[in-house]
Amino acid sequence: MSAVERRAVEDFDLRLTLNSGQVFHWREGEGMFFGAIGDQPAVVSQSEGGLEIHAGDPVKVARYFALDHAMPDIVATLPKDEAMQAALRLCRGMRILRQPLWECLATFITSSMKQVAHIRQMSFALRDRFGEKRVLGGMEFAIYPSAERLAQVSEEELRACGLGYRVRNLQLTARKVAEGFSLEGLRSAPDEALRAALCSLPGVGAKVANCVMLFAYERLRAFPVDVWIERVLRESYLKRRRKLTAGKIQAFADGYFGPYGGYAQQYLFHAARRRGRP
DNA sequence: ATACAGGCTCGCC
DNA sequence: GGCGAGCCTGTA
Repeated sequence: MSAVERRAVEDFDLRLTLNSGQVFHWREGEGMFFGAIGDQPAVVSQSEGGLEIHAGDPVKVARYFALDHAMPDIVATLPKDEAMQAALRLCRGMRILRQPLWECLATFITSSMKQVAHIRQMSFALRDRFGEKRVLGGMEFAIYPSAERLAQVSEEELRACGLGYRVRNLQLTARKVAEGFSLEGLRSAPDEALRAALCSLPGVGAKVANCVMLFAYERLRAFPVDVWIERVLRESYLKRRRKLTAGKIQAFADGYFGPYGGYAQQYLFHAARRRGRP
């Protein structure tokens, strides 16, 4: 591998970021993280004052890890309530990534009703069996298979990756994307139009759409409501309210947490997971 | 063992 | 337009 590139960054925690449930294919070993950003292998590590890039295009790596996010400004916009502040203390340095569109979408389609360990397993299975391979420094890196590739894979082969009922959704969405549904073309769409377009894809509902908006489309306001977050909101914010439908919970979150609601969501989510199931 | 996972969709009311 | 059930499969 070539010379190490260093990037000085405040408020950056690599491990926390990669283990926060945004992304599912990085492996840790000997103090480094091995993965891929789109179709390029990347090897990175934490340093005292920032990020060390051992392999990969530094510009793309910096973009992926959102080193440009102005964390003090973002944090300043978050609500000052107790639950939020407690979560903040646990999450200093966690960033919202900028992931490639297709792999983020596909991965979250497979994530429904699954724990992180199994989402990882499915992600690796798909990469290993159907993804292109890159060799770097004697190591092989598996790229997430393209929509075009997955559109051609048989149902049986996908089922063998442990996807269960998600096979149909992944396959149908891969076909739509392969046949011209343009994920890139949606980059400039307003939030509501983007959300509606994503939700038109099989296996994509409000939660998955919001994850893709947040983790890939840079929509930092997007607030995915899953079972963990719903629990947090009910217990810490909506205690006395009755008849809370999904729509009302979402509306509260969208209004209350502001322009960086996605950061609020990730922090509350991580704090809740660390506490464990009630 | 057996309940339950960072949901989506459909059918019912 | 809200509610509940079923969906595959690995883990705890």
